[in-house]
Amino acid sequence: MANYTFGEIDNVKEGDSFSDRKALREAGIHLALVAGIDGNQSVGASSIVLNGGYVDDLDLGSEIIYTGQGGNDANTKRQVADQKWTLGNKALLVSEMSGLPVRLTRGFNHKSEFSPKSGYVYGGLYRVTDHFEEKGKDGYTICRFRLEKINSFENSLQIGKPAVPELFTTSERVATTVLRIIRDTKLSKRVKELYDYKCQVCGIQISVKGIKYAEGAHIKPLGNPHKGEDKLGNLLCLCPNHHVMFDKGVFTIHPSEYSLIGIGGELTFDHKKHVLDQENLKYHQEHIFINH
DNA sequence: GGGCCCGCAGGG
DNA sequence: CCCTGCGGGCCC
Repeated sequence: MANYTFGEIDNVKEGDSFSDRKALREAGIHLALVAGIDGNQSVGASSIVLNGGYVDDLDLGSEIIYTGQGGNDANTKRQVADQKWTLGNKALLVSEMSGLPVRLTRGFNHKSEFSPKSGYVYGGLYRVTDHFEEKGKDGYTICRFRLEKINSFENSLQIGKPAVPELFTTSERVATTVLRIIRDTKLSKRVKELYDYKCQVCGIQISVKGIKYAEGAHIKPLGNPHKGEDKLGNLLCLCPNHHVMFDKGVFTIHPSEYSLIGIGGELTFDHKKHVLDQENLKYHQEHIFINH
């Protein structure tokens, strides 16, 4: 059993170059010589390599949409089969749940403005913030992960410093076991008031001295690559637990019958004032709901 | 530059 | 023990 180290490695800093995978291994950054995901299903993933092995990869610098492993033809680098939520993909899921950082190394084979021309460059620490399923460019199901760079702001949250006030105007960063972004727009306030801050799944209302708390949950997620809209038909009023369960794909909502799939109970909602977008529900069922 | 195959390390 | 994986070198 290999001993995986999480976080920064002594004597290696962001931007350091390595000639090949063997050098990366010797530095202690990434142990596997071929596989792009280091780690296992019990401790999670400690490191990944982004090197053009999968055509659907997207590198935006501080945000990466990474393709999981499997179903890939070693010679053509194209998908020839569906991927599954096993092996390294499961390790990345474990990392998403634990919130432990994942080292990122970029290789010369991936073409982006952040990739090196030759060899491998250590790119710092990232957190797995999201996972979903997609049909890749080659027509097969791929497991995908959103990784977000851990910056000084997020590190400051880790040691309990208060968040920067101006960020509260559009979004509120909340440190939980897994870092999430809870947007508190006028719309999400509206959906909460519509249900009097009661969770549409379990009915619980969180209230302290009459001050109520609930979360506005987007059905089709905002941000890349989903690009869901911030509109009432794309929002639910949920308690924190059911918000996490919904976002992580534990349950979904039937696009036309509005029944709950994956957990018991039924969704309460105001058919007149709150028209749920069926396309977005379909999107959630196909891409986010993986508990099948 | 593309195809091919040998490789190792580690997980299951 | 077998299998797989975002290498890599060598051939053409």
